Parts: sequence; structure tokens; C-alpha cells
Amino acid sequence: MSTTAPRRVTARRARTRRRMLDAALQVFAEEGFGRSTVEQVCERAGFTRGAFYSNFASLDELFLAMWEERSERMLEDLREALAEVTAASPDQALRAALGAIPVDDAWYRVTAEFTAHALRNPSLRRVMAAREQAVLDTVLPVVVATLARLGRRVPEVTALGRALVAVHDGTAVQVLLEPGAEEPRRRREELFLTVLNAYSTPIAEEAP
Amino acid sequence: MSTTAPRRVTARRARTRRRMLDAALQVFAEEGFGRSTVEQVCERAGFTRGAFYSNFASLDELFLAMWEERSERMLEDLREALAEVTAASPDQALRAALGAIPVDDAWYRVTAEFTAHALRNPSLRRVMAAREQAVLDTVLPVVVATLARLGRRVPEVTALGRALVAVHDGTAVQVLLEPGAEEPRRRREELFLTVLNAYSTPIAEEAP
DNA sequence: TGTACATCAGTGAACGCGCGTTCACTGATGTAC
DNA sequence: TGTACATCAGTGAACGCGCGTTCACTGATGTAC
Repeated sequence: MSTTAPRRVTARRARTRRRMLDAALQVFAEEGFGRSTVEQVCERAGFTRGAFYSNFASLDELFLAMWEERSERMLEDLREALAEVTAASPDQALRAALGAIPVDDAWYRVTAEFTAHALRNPSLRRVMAAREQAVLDTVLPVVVATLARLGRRVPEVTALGRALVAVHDGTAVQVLLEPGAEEPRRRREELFLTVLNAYSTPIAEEAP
Repeated sequence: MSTTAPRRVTARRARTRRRMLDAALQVFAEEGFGRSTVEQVCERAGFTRGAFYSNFASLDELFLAMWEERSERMLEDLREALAEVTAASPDQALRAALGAIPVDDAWYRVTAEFTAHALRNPSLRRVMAAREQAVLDTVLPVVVATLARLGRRVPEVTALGRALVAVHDGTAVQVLLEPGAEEPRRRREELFLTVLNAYSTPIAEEAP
């Protein structure tokens, strides 16, 4: 009951796909999700429209593929960055982690629109939820371990995870709405540290 | 040097405009910003396309008008809700305030897409920033006063304001991605209270 | 309050562009010997 | 390593739909007397 013939992926095909995915991010970021056209993506990638249909069934499919690929890549970067900061102070660790998730204009726009779109579609909602969980699975162990080294434990790991994600998303908008301004970036770090502190307690004594 | 003749607004015209604005919110929420068409909005509002062009120059103009009108209305609701909760405990006050800003699916989608769109356009960025400031001007005095009654003062009002907005935006996504789930809503309130607490200090003693 | 007239607001048909989608084709790539 | 052949991937022209936009028109609204 296989749905597709297991087509062999040639090198040429992989290259084409790659260029289309890269073009998609740029076009979607510039034009917006709903206003991008097959023609624009192809022009940017340097192909004709026929090539597009040879590789994807629709713009939606291309968009989803691109989003999943890019967020997977960001997660890899994040893993590497976190692996390197093991020895640092929590303040330094935070800064290093934030550096690894750059608040990238194009990417944020695309993700914001994708999120809004996902709310309309149960299976996309599941994609988003799974991604959030994957990020948390990567980040939380490191965060918890770092806090432990400071003599603090995290009573509710899930609560902390949700809070960190919310702070990340919420502050990203603020940073991008005032490009170049220092203040939102500082406030962002401040809020992260505040949350890390509020959701952990000193190991010796139990806070109420 | 007036740009437009000061056209008298007849009752009929106002009604038409109103129906178009309402239709716009629904269509934009369902179809997405970029995928909505003039035809869809007109059909929903019960007019022909000619009527649209008699009232608006473009979909973008209609969208902006709709967004500004709706967010102004939400701000009014928020003002009223906050005026009524003056006497309550901070916990009750928070719940009442959150009740006044319902995490509305359609509205969130529209705002998320509008925000992403605004990042591409300096003058829209200013619109967004002005709106955020207006919300803060409404909310912060009440928040500060409520905390004062509890014997707490807020050393950095701006920092608290930014933090509250970030938490609001960031948690709204989480609540909407899991429709019907109780947990995200609880976590949301929890995080709000945490932030209110962390950004204020007891009046008698200075915290470091 | 009623009538006559002027202006205004929305109608709906018409036009044409841009874009999605298809498909016969040809040049590129890969395989077998 | 070289040649012959088969398959595959991208080309580009063609088609037609959907939609934005315009505009002469008519029915609705408002005003003056």
C-alpha cells in the first residue's frame, strides 16, 4: 500500500531541489506566504516553471518542505552551540544560546506567517507542536544541568520550557520591530534571566 | 494642499463600509492575508466588486483600516474591564484583564500575519509600535497602582511593560496551538504572575 | 408633508493580465558492456 | 577508459481561469421649495 513509487534521487535532482528551497525562503520572506507565486520562486532559483512541477506538487508543499528543513538546521546549530558552552556561567551560556538562534528577519516573518497558517490546519498544528517539543528536548536538559551547577533545581521542567518558548517568541517580535535598537535586545536577555531564576529554586531550601 | 476633497459621509456609505470591514476580518482570518481576494470580501459583505472600489483603493487599505478599527475597539474593552477591577486582588485583576483580551483565534491569525507584513514596511512598523504604546499607556498605570496597593513598587516601568507584551504575544500562540487544552492557559496566567512579581519589589526594602 | 430635482452609491458587464498547470520535446545524466 | 543506449530532468510554448480594475448605468438618498 505504498503511495509513491520509490523514485531514485539523482544528484541533479537534489541540486535543483536545493536551489528551489533556498529561493522559496527568500521569496516567501519578501512577498509574504500568500503572495508568492510559482513564477517568482522559479525565477529566483533560475528554472522554468516546468521544473517546479517536476519537483513539487504545489507551493504549499514547497513551503512546508523548506520550513521543516530550515528549522531542522537551526536545531542542529542550537545543539552545537549548547554543547560548547557547557563550562561557562549561566549568563554566558544564555548569551551563547541566544547567539545561536539569531533573530533573523526573514526567518521570523516566514515562521510567523506559517504559524498563523498552521492554526487553520490540524495536521500543520501537529507539525508545529512537534517542532516545539524537539526544541525543548534539546534545550531543557542543558538548561537544567547548567542551573544545577549553580545549586538551583527546576521543580517544573515543563512550565519552564513553555515559559522560555513564550519569551523567545514574544521578544523576537519586539527586537525586529525596532531594527538596530539596543534596548529590546537587552530587555530580552533580562527577561530570559528573570524567567530562569523564577522557575528554579535553591537546592538546599524549598521555596513555597 | 489638501489631498482629498472633503467628501461628506452619508449614512448609506457608512453602513457599506462597516459591512466591508466586518467581512474583511472573516475572510482574512479564513484565507490568510495574501490569499484573500476582493471578490471574496464583497461576496461575504453582500456587495459587488464595484462597491469595493467605490470605498477603498486596495485590499491593503481595507486591511489596515480594519486592523486599526478592531484594535482600537479591543483597547476600549480593555479600558472598561480594567476600570471595573480596581478593588479586586491582583490575582483577580489579572484574570479579569485576561478575560477582556480574549485569545481570539481569528484575531490572532490576522494580527500575526499583519505583524509579519509590517516588518517589511517602515510606516506599518510605526503603526504597530504606536498601537503597542497605546496598550501600555492603558495597562501600565492600572498594573502599577494595583501592585502599589499590595505594598510593591515597580522600579522600571518600561521593562515591565515590554515583558508583559512579550508574555502576552508568546503565550497566545501556545494557547491557540492547543485549542481546548487547559494547561497552556494556566501556564499563561502563571507566567504573568511570575513576571509581575519579578519586576516589582517590596516597598519597604530595596532588592538588589 | 409632498414633489421635483440633483447628486451619490452601488451594479454588473467587459476587458485583459498574470498566473497555475500541462505536455510534447530535447539535452543531460547515468549505466552496461 | 570509451561507446551506445535508455531514462530522466528541465524546457518553453500553449491554454484558460480567476481575478483586479474600469466605467456607463440606474436606483437610492438627500435637499430645496
